[in-house]
Amino acid sequence: MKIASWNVNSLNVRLPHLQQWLESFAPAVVGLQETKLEDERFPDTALAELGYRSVFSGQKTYNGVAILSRSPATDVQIGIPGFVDEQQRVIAATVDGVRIINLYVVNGQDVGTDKYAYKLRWLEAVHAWIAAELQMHPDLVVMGDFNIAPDDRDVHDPEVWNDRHILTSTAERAALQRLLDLGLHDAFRLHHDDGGIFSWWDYRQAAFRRDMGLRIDLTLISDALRARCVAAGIDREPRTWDRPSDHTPAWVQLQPPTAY
DNA sequence: ATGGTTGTTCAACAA
Repeated sequence: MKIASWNVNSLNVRLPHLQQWLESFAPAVVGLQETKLEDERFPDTALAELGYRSVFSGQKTYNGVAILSRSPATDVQIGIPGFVDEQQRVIAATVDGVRIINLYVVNGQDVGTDKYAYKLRWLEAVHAWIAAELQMHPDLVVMGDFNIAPDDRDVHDPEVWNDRHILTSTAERAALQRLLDLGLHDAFRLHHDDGGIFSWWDYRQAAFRRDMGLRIDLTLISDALRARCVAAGIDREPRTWDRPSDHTPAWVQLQPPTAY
């Protein structure tokens, strides 16, 4: 089964791209971020016509997350338990026995701002929650727009994207490392050692044409899923389409569980 | 980057 994450930057605008991509890529599960849609406007009927069920948590203008799946999604959790937050950035569900956590991590604007402090607080809350989720669900995938590039291989220019810059700062990378230390693995890095493979390119300065990108869309898998993970990658193609999202899908492929 | 582009909403914010 292929499991993917895609920040669509407005599902209203990107629905045709999503439909085309679901038909060609055929993931079993996809987590969406930045749907920017109130729940009443979520296009669940159009997606059902392609064979996908939807669970979602959205709001007007900003944020918004969803999980689409071919099999039913159960035990749906919206938001981080015990963390009061009006921003709709988190949805989790169990699909085909795999616990799926879909995150739209806070961007943080700039190091030292209030939004940066919120990002770090939010990541602390996510850390505590995921620690508990791992106890209950050994087969765990944490996917999403992390708004953190793990290391220098994941940025086009490490001089610009340095330890004092948003998305690459020391505290952000330390927060990501603390998540990994719970027993999670950056699935992409289990299958690729090379740098220069990105998932996001700024709309400005013709960044995509010049391949000035970052890899900030990640899929973390638990220790227990590691043996089942046979491939991982980033599908650049939707970024080449007309009027694209600034992000492109990141994915992993899991083998079925071994039967005894 | 006092920059540049896109989305939501319609002037300003977020990314």
